[in-house]
Amino acid sequence: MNVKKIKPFQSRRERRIEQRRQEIMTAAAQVFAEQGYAYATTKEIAAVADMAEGTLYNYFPGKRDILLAIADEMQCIAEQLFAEAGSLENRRDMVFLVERGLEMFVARLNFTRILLLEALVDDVILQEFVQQRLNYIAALVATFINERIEAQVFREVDSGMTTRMVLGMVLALMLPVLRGVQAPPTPVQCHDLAVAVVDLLLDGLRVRSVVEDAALSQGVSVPVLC
Amino acid sequence: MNVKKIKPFQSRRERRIEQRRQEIMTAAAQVFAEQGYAYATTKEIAAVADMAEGTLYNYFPGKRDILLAIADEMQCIAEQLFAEAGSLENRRDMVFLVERGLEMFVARLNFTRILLLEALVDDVILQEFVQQRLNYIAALVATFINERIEAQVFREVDSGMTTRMVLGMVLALMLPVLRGVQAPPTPVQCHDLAVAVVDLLLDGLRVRSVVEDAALSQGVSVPVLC
Amino acid sequence: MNVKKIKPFQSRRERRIEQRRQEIMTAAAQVFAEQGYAYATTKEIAAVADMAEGTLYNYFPGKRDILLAIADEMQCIAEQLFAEAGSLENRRDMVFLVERGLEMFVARLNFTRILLLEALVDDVILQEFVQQRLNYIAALVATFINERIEAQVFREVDSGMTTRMVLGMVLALMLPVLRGVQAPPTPVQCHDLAVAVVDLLLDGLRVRSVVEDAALSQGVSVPVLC
Amino acid sequence: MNVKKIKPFQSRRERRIEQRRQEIMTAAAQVFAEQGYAYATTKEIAAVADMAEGTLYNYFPGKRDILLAIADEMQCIAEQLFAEAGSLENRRDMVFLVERGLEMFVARLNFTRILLLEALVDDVILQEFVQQRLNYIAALVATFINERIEAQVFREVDSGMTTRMVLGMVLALMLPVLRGVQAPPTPVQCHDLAVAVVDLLLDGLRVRSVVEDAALSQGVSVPVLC
DNA sequence: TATGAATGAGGGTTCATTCAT
DNA sequence: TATGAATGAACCCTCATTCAT
Repeated sequence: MNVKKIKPFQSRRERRIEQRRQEIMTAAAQVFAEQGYAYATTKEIAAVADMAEGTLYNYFPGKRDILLAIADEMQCIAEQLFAEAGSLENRRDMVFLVERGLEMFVARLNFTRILLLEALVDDVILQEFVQQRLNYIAALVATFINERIEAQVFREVDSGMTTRMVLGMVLALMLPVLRGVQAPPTPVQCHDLAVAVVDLLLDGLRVRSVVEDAALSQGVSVPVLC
Repeated sequence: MNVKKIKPFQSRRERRIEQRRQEIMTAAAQVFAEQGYAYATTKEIAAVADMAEGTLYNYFPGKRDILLAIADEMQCIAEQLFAEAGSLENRRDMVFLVERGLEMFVARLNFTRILLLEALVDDVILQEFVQQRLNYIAALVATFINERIEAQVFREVDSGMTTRMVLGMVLALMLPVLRGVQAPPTPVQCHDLAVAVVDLLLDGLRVRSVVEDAALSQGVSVPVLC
Repeated sequence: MNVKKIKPFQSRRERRIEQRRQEIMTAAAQVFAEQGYAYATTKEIAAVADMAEGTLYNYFPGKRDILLAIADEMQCIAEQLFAEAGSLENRRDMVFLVERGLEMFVARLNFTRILLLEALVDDVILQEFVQQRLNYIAALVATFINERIEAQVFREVDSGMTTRMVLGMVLALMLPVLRGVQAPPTPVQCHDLAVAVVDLLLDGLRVRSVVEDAALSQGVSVPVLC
Repeated sequence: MNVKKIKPFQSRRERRIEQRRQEIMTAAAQVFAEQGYAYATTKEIAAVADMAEGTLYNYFPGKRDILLAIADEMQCIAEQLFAEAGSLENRRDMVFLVERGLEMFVARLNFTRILLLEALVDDVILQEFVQQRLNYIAALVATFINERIEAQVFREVDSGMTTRMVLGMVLALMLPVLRGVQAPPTPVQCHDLAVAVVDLLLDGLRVRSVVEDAALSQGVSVPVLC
């Protein structure tokens, strides 16, 4: 009984604190995304969050911890994505995973941007947050590819390298958005992008023709083409 | 006559100056690459260049200008690459372009790294240097793709988007190297990577089979697969 | 009548307030003693006093005023000491005064420590509190010495300087305790210390001649002396 | 030859650096002594040293290191004192040691003050600098006392406690000077103070019996004694 | 031209104090 | 009255840039 009365009270306070932390993280994400972590000042973060500089330190031990909190937050979101993504059984799964990934990008544009940006400079961010998640996706994709290679549905390619290239395709599509020189894609565009990625991945650019194909499957290089 | 005597003298002096600038740029590139431009200090650049801090300012107006000079330098190198690359007529041209691109990456790892890193944060770097060059390559690739689409050798894809994905593939392959968590590829590896990229791009992952291919060329989706 | 009813009410309230002030002062004394006034934070004082930071300010105008209140408190205690000490008529009085002084030190270790510490830095503390009391003791001791010099019981010494040396002896004995590197003396040890001080003061280190010594060793007070 | 030319050059530079460090230490000592280490600001130290705030950091890693450097400096000076002091064989040695100690106090008033002040709050200062030196002096004095107790020249006192009281006497004499409420003693006064301390220590306050006194008053050293 | 000490604006952070609840 | 989040001045320190030598 007592507990019940106290709990909502604590919970309200905790909710207030969590909300404030979110405000700060959002403001910080904006500033970090605009100027990069190194050049972002706590003064400006506070200004964007519409609070005094000192207030930041009631919620985070320091500037760096705001960055890490943002990374942590993304962690959770990414995990949800994977949970939904399932086991990548077929083309539709692939499209779905890519589509959701893109949507996540878009939904948390600033957060994603910071993470990628800082991962390029900051070892902790790279290893503890970005690498971890990329490895997860990479494993997912690699398994998918390897299974199909064994089933002779896919050509014999280096699955690790290919995986990286797939991720690179997606990244490349989002780079201008991340960089702020292109508007984020609408959900419909996300779907189209996902389809384009998966199709390119599966079939390449070339038109399939009977002759070539027969030749290819025998491992013979076709002189006509390129 | 007079001119001839003076010119080599001036020229020697100018060569000395140019050499000094190169020393500084190399040292700066190393420090920038290791720590990121923002965290790099002029003190450390000077130390790596084995000169006094003040001397830097005899050759560059400021820290930022060293970065811009590095970007400029890359500009020239990239232009040489394109000049060699020719007009992307066939598969071999594509492999060659990618291969030379990778080699360039490797040869000037620090320079490339800084450029990409800072382009993500610095608008001038992005627009004046990186964007420019990427646009050039993109145009090259897009033309190549469009020509083949018209010739019905390639499927009808969005050439702009595809171009970006191609560049993303290459970038993804080099990211771990750029980030310093993977050794740079040897020339042989560069070639293999280039082949892998081009093949994936042209043919995708799927094994070609007579039936599918026939179906595909008719734009019919094959139910069996995926 | 009205007054009588109101007074105890007010008095109870005032007692509550006084009690709260004491709690705060005790907590503050502990924190001040551990870290020094300058390094002590109101946050920690509040934590030790088991109340919110803001509550402190309902009882004291500011951090510094807590320090001054502590000093004031010591004032009162010291006055009690002097009242009991009487007029320093003989050796026993001296021992008694020193002993009680030591006991006071020990009883209010934190308070004493803070006062001495801050008196070394803070002019107000020095002049308004510490100096005042030291002057009082000094006067007491000096009078005692001067009387005996006139009676030719003591050698002709500079009574001011000697007084200071006496106080220094006591201080030196307590410094390690104040500094927290030695356990505070038990009451018995306080007595022994007091005896040691007084004896050294009266007789110095050198062995006395037979006659005097005989008298002293029998515990007989030499009537002429003291 | 080369070395010879270089050495004076290095030496000049090093001398310049050392001089600058001394300037900073002197300025810092003044500010520390006036306000206490905790309240002293680097801004004010720089102002007193008549240089920019940043310049301090060309010579010391941080504020605290200036304090430690001051402590180190005193270490050296103290060692010289002990070297001169010899082995404390007799009364004259004692007077000499005390006198030189007082002179050292006076010569480096600010330095001494800071050391004592901070030793009361700062564990490193206490243990690494002050304690060390006090232990040395204490050992010297204790040995002196113990030897004489064995020779039955001194009464049987607790040598440790007595030592501390002796040091306390000296400290007490200097406290007002340290605190800045009394002018530092002249060399002559230093001598007189030293004599007073030693005499009080040896003979206490009480008038001696005729025999001893006769000897003493003639300035004849009683051979057995000291 | 090369040097490196000097500079000082601006950074992240702390903490005594205020004030709405 | 009790609370503790909000405040912002002031702290220590960094570092790109300047300038006397």
